[in-house]
Amino acid sequence: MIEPKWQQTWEQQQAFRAFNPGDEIPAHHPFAVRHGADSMSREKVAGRQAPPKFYILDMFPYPSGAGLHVGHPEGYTATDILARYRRACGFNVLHPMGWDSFGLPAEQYAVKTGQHPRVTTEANIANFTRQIKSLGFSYDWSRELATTDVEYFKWTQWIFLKLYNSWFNPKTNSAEPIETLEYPKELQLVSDWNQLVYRSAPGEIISKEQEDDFKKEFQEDWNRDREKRRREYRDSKRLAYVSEAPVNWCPELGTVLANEEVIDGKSEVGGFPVIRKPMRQWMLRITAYAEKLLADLDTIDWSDSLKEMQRNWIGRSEGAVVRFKASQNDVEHIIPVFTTRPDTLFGATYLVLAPEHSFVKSLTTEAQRKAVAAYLDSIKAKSDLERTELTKEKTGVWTGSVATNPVNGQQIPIWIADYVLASYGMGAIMAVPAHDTRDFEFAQKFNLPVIQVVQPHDPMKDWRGYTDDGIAINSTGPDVFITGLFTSEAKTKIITWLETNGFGYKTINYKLRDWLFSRQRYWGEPFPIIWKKGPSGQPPYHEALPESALPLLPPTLEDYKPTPGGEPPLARAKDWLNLPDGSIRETNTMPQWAGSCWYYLRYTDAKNAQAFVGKDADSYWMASNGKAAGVDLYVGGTEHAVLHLLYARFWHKVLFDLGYVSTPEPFYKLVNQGLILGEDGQKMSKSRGNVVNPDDVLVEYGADAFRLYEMFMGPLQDVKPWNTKGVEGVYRFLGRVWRLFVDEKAETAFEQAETLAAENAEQRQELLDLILLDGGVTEIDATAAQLKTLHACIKKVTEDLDAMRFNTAISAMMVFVNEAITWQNKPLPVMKTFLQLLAPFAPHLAEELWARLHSTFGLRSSSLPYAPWPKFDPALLVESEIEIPVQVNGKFRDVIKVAADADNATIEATAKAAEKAQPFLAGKTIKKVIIVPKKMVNLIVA
RNA sequence: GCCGGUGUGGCGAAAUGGCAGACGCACAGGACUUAAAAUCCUGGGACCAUAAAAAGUCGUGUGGGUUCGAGUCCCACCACCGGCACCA
Repeated sequence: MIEPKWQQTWEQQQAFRAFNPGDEIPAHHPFAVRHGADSMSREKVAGRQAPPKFYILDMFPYPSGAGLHVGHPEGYTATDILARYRRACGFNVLHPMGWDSFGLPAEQYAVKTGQHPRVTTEANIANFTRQIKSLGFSYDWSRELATTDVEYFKWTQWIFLKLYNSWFNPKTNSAEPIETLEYPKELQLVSDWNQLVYRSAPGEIISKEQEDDFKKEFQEDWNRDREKRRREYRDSKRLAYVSEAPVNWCPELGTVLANEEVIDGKSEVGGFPVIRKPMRQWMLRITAYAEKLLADLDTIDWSDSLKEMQRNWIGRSEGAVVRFKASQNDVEHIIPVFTTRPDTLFGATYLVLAPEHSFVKSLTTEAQRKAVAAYLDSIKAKSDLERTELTKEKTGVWTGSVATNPVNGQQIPIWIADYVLASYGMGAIMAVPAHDTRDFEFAQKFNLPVIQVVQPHDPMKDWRGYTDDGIAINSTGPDVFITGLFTSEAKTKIITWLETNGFGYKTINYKLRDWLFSRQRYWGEPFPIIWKKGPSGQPPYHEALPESALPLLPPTLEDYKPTPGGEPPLARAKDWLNLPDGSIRETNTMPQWAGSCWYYLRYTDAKNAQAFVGKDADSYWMASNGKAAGVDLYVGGTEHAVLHLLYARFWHKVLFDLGYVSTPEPFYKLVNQGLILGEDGQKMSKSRGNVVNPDDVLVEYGADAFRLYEMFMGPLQDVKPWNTKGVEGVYRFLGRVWRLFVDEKAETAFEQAETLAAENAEQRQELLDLILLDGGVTEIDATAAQLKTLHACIKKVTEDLDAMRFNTAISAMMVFVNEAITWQNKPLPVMKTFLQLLAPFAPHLAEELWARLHSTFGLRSSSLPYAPWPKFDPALLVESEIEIPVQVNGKFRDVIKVAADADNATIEATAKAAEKAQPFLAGKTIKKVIIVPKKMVNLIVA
């Protein structure tokens, strides 16, 4: 009953509204009372007298129809506790919430029922809002946003235009507007046509006008052709570009998926089969940022495992490209291969092309044509799942042709095998079976030669399949030799030789692929792109809409299915699709990740109609605060380790390069909360029937108990099972806190009265007045022991909050309560301070008791959320007499009591006299005494 | 296979290299009650011993090591969880 009351109070006061630089703060607002009504004036913010900011962010949820599950509030509770704690410490806290509301379920529901996804989405958001608000989180709801808001996705589209209109300049190592793109010489426009040399035929005399006409015509011709080639060149450099590559097509979902969304050949969502299919798609050039995304991981405070996941995903590997020559049908082919082990070049006994390699056809000899065709057919028949099957046998076929190994001129066969991936490196490899596991397996199966070129450091080790570093052997050719060199030296030497002789070069390769950014869906942001008809006989080309055309709204549809022709649903809206000038709109939409790539920026300036985020707001909230910049704390699940978190970093870096944001990284500190399992220790799922619904827990135990339990279960990052009995435990604790303050007899009277008047909420409210404070709570001075108990608790809670150890902070408060409940007299200041400690965890109960303390003692009411966080006084914690363990030969035997400032001699003497240690000292000589001041004594006897 | 993480009572867990198991759950015994719920008090790693205790021995996945002293540091191994996976 007290929970809705305080939730309403907070809402009416707008207690948790965060103020931006320059915002006018109402004088009565608790933030103004604490910091001054002009504390966020531009002058103070610029001069840094403003309260320091703290930006604490949750990963916003997808508002599903199923509602909140107990996993959501885990992270939300943690961030809320810290937000309240930081607020009490004097920070200007930004703690927002919103909705990642584009997404497939609403669309699938629309396909089935014809209900517009927006309707479903809004209903789900309303339900999520109700659930989240009932937990008493201190969000600034004035900044709430949804990715499906027109005013939001307008700016998502705007950012896409920025990506489209930018390129990555390798010279400056950053994104730049497309206008700065330098064209190759042959594509440069002729702007001053007087520079053109007009050559008249010998003896021909033409007028100045004629000459000008000729020049102009010539220039237009020149430029017309170039305009098209320049456009193609430009389009090939954009950060958002169109590609015709094979993609992951999921027939069941009717859309393509990013590599990241495909797991074991099945869709991440729903687990439907995915096939490879060439399609025209929008891509984002995230690979241009591979190096920065990798390097800047070192500047941010994320867990090692998470950083490692991103590093693995980016997959940087240093190596070399080696060019092999192969002649076939009098056509010279140069086959570049990528290798991380150029030092093993002498051991290359064959080459392998991926089945999709462009040379497959031209390098296949007549004699092998049938065998190769059969092999390619057999691969096509395989599903992606089978192709990635780990245990499967290596397969392949000889093309019939051979290549020349540049280091020794040896002729080595060229094979085709599907263990080589078309999409990595050069799509071809040099096989060194002696020192590569896969090549070794393949060579064994097809009886290809194996030549040792690396000697393991341990001579007993078998060199066959040895893939580690060693010493090069058998590596001497006519022009170059590396025999006897360590692997690292051998690499350097061979690369130098390759480079000077044009046989290759040093390079870096990444596993990271460009981001497939288009989806064949309805419920996503439409691309602000149109397709123009090319001049007759030429293909259409794309053009961006101007910023003034934003937001580009999706059309309303009757039917949300793809067209019968397999076009995305947007193609059904003919009058939306076709523009008057004959061009047509792009019918793909953006993936769900788009909206979540920048929402944390929008929160800082959610209502800005002029820009996606204002400069002041961005530089204030994302500022460094003396450490690396960005969101101060970001909490969410591990499932976004490589998707959302990599994409968002990428967008942020582009926006940074283009000068739209002030920091190179979006999230400074990131913490993953651990999964909550069902009571049976299994993952919660409907089919197991072990799902815990927060609403039920709330009805039974209330928000405070729910919050407290979620934090008390164990460390935030750990995976841990739910246990309803545990909720009862913290519920009992809250009951003890209540009884610490409240007179039990009055409470009993209240409960009886409440039962009678249960139906009438107003009467119940009045009945609350029957509850009286416990008579033991008085305005007397605290005893030293009481202060010690309190300050030990302040110390522990404060330190634990700083380190996000919520479980032990709660246990410290339990210790305090267990002690305090035995007190006859409960000094008011001690009790008030304890409520401040409790407030971030159980805000409703704390507010209620806080208010009662204030009214009972006639104190001026003050805002609990903005009451300054208590400081502990170390002096109060000092013990005059301490207990020290006594060990004999390292084994614990007894405890002695000595004065805290006792010198070593006293400690030694007392220890030697320790009663329980005597049996172990009798008849022995003490050889050595180790004393660690205030810690322990160890007596070493012979 | 590679990378990261975690192994402590019946359970969730706690312990700057210094008394292992704080705090909580479950359990057992007791108080209050006609009774129950709620609440309060007490107990509790294992073994050995005992009428009961004291004392003692062992104990933080396994085996070694460093140290006066190791749950904590080092080496090797095992198990579980998460990620990646024919990435040359």
